Amino acid sequence: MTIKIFDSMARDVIPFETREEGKVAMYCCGPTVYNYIHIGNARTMLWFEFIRRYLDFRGYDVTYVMNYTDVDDKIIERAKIEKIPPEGITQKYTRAFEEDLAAMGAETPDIVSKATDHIGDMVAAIEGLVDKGIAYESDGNVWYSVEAFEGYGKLSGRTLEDMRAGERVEPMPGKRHPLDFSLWKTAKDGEPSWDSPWGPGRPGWHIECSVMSTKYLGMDFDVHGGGTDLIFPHHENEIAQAEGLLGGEFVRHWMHAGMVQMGTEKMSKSLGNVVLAHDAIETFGGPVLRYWALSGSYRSQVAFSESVIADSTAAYERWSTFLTSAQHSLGTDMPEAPDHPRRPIGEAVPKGPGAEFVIRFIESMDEDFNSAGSFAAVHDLVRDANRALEATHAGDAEARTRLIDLTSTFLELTNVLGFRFEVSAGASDALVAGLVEFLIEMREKARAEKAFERADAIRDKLTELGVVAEDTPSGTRWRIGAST
RNA sequence: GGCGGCGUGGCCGAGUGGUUUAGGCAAGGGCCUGCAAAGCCCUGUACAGCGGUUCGAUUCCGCUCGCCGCCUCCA
Repeated sequence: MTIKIFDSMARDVIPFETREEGKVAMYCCGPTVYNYIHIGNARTMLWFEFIRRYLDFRGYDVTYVMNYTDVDDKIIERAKIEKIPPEGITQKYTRAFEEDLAAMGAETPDIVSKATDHIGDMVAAIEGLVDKGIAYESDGNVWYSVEAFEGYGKLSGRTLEDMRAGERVEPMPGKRHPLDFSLWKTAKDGEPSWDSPWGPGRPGWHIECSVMSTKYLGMDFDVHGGGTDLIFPHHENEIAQAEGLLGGEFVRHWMHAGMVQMGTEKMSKSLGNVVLAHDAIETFGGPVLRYWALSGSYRSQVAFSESVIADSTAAYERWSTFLTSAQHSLGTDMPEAPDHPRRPIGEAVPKGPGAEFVIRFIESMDEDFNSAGSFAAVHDLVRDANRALEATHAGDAEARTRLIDLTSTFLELTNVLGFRFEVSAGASDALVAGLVEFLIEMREKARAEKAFERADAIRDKLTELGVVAEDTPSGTRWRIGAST
């Protein structure tokens, strides 16, 4: 078994071949920290973190780098609006980003690099490009000369002539070619700036990713990710910079995530049709958003709408409900959730209870991270486990063993997907749990006495408070409802 | 105009050259239950249109129609 991957440069699904056997070096373009991210940004971030997680599951030793763009025109604008210094803006939104991603179950990359910590590296890179005649200075600005890089356009599949035909912007003064892009911007009064051979200024956007990715991962690293909207010009420019300066190949596999659609339009900050991840987490909860983001192919455009989120909520609840039911039934035999389980490539095919689901999960994910098939495998596993649960209630001891095994597999696979369920009944607060259990006891007593009116009154009140009480042959189980 | 992608049953969404069910949500019927909830069982017979290749195409090729992304900051 090997992993296949849709490579944007190859425009095809091709075998995943890493620079170094067993190791993966990957980079993903992170946020510009001038505002809360929206759920389109979030989806891409969640996906690359998930890919990282999956590669780890398959036995790779992964180094994952993500950047923070903390120097940018938009940050300067935002600082004016919020009337705080640019550093205040970047600190505030960097933190918000980290909290939001964590709420959706994403782990921090191995290396998180900030542009402002690498200004010196960028200046050196720009100097190198100027020395090689690939970049030129003009009035304190430094431009990259696209005509000086032979491969320009190879990622986005276009030629300089193609792009000139579709030109829509006025050429900037000082540029030799309209598509030449900024490496260094001269500072205006009051703007954040750093010294450079061309005077005080700040780096252009694209250079940071070339510099930081190669600094930490070297050239020819394995995976570079981002949204499809970054293919041109950002990633094209990254290639031009890195390969122009260092020679050789920049990246082995380019991966791009599809855009989130609001109605018929792409969600984007400039269109203003955004749903902030911060708000969506508040409304729907992190795990549901994670389910929504990861349950479909990363390459597809995906809608964000009430109905689609309702589907994700229901599907996710099916999983969490199963787990509380299993917990209720198994008690102390409940398996523990594994932490970063591994099923390395080349290891023996899984055997035993639940193995068929693991195999389906892996086969699907190995094929360009086809999560839809893997989610389906987990759903089928849950059906099987629910059957075992019923049989367990009927006193079938073998079914109970099977339930334990399937629950264990469920926890393994959902851990790879990055879900962490509350395996307790759902109340983290012992006092709340105690009170609920007391009420459940009262209700059980009422039911035993066939005082159904009183029993129903208790259940109604619990429901009102967001506690779902369900009667089973082995007693009443309860959970905090996910949709409150 | 250039480059790229998509069009699957009520909705979302995988997949495959043919004899086996993607999966989820919603719907209908049933089982279980004091009632309920959850769960389980059963049901729906889908692949934009038109041609072509083929013994056979939803799955390959061409065309048409429709939708979307990139070509400008953008995940």
